[in-house]
Amino acid sequence: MTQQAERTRRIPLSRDRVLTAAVALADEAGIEALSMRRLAQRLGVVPMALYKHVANKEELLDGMVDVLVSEIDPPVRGAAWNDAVRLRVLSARNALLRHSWARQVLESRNNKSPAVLGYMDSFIGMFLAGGFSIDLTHHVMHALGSRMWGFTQELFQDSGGGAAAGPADLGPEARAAVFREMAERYPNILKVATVSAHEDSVAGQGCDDQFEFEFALDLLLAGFERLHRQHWSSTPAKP
Amino acid sequence: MTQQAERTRRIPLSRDRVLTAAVALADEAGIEALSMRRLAQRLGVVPMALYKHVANKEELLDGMVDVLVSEIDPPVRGAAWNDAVRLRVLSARNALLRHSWARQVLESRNNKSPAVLGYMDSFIGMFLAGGFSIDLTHHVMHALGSRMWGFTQELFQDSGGGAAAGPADLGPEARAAVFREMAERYPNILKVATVSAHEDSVAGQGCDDQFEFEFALDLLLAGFERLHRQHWSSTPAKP
DNA sequence: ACCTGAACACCGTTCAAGT
DNA sequence: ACCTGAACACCGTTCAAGT
Repeated sequence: MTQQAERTRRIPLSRDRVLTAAVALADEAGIEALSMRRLAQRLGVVPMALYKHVANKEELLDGMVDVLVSEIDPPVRGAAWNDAVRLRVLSARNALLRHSWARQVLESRNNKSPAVLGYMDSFIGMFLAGGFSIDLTHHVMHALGSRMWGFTQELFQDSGGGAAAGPADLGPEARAAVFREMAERYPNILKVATVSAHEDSVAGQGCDDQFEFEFALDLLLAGFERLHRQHWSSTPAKP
Repeated sequence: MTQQAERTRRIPLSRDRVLTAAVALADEAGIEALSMRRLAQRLGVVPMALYKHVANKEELLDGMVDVLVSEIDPPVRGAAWNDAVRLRVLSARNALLRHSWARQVLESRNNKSPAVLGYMDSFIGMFLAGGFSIDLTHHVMHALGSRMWGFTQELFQDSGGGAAAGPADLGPEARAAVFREMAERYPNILKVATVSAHEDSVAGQGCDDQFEFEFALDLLLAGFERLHRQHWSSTPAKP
């Protein structure tokens, strides 16, 4: 027992061990619970010990993104560019869905680590291999934006806590009142919400995020293809 | 002097005054500098006084979003849906560009305030007024995602601090070394970066964010239009 | 040379004591 | 009834003192 505890403590801290523990902690307890102090405690070391392996918390978060990137499948070889891009994005999405903190952390990052640059580079490579001009590839990457990572800023997301849609723990008459209020103030939202929920309740099932994600992705991919076929260029043609 | 200071202190704190001050503080000092304590200090009150007008910091941030929404122009009347949507998004973008904290705060919000719901409702209304089916409108809103607010997660953004592109304060020989290193490790990124910078430097001008934003927006709008003309539906046709 | 306890300068928020 | 000082339970990070 004491021996085991000692052995655990013996394993020298490494950047890898720190990052893996940080990912695990964020996975389990949420990103808001990830603090240098808690992480140190989890690793059985004093907080300061972490600063041997990451310069500060920012670098810790960058490192967590690297872990994430390592979980994304490499591009499929020999596929058409559309398929290659599509599969890769969906693979990234899978990795992201495994880590609830990923979206928020990716959004907050500014500096790109080598791993992130590597991912972007190989991503760009898929378009170039498909015959896209560098110019079009450039704008196409911008258009994809964070969709490259497999997520979009979800508008209707009621993720997060449990008290999402508000009228969850209300009586039926109170719910009806909320419903009437909504119908009056936000008639358009209500139309959309009810048609997608197949129920006369605003707090209905919500949306199929995966469907929505692929809907927008495919819309963009179709647009890219069209521009590509037309030999679109951002600068006036000059042969 | 003392009289003036006293008068300033006399103005009773209100939710409006708190939110306006919070926006101003975040505008000037950055969102990371916005703390309840600093805000209180700026208003000449004790921190606790703020909690009379906002329940907690989350609600303060929600309120700041409301201020932002109030700065977005209402939809143009009598225009075609494409123009109406386009102008509205660009108006939102202008409001956003005036507040450097807006993107990050919007991204972090989960609960929708009445002001946000109102904006979404009127936004949805533009598509419905254009003859879009509720079904298509629903998915179209998802596809737009945060673009509704006038922003995208910028991939190549080197905004933020000053030490952006890395080799900014290096000598020319060191820069060349970084360049060769980049060329070897990230050949595709380099191609895109150099073609868009018109210079053999990775730390070149960067991208025209406004162009990129409109490029993707117009691509999506064109896709929406096509689906609309085809009477696209997410469920199998059943007349 | 390495490690770490204590300390610093902050947070958001609670709560009981003051007017 | 209102307001607020002090306190609580945290942060990330520094730094000098210990081994």
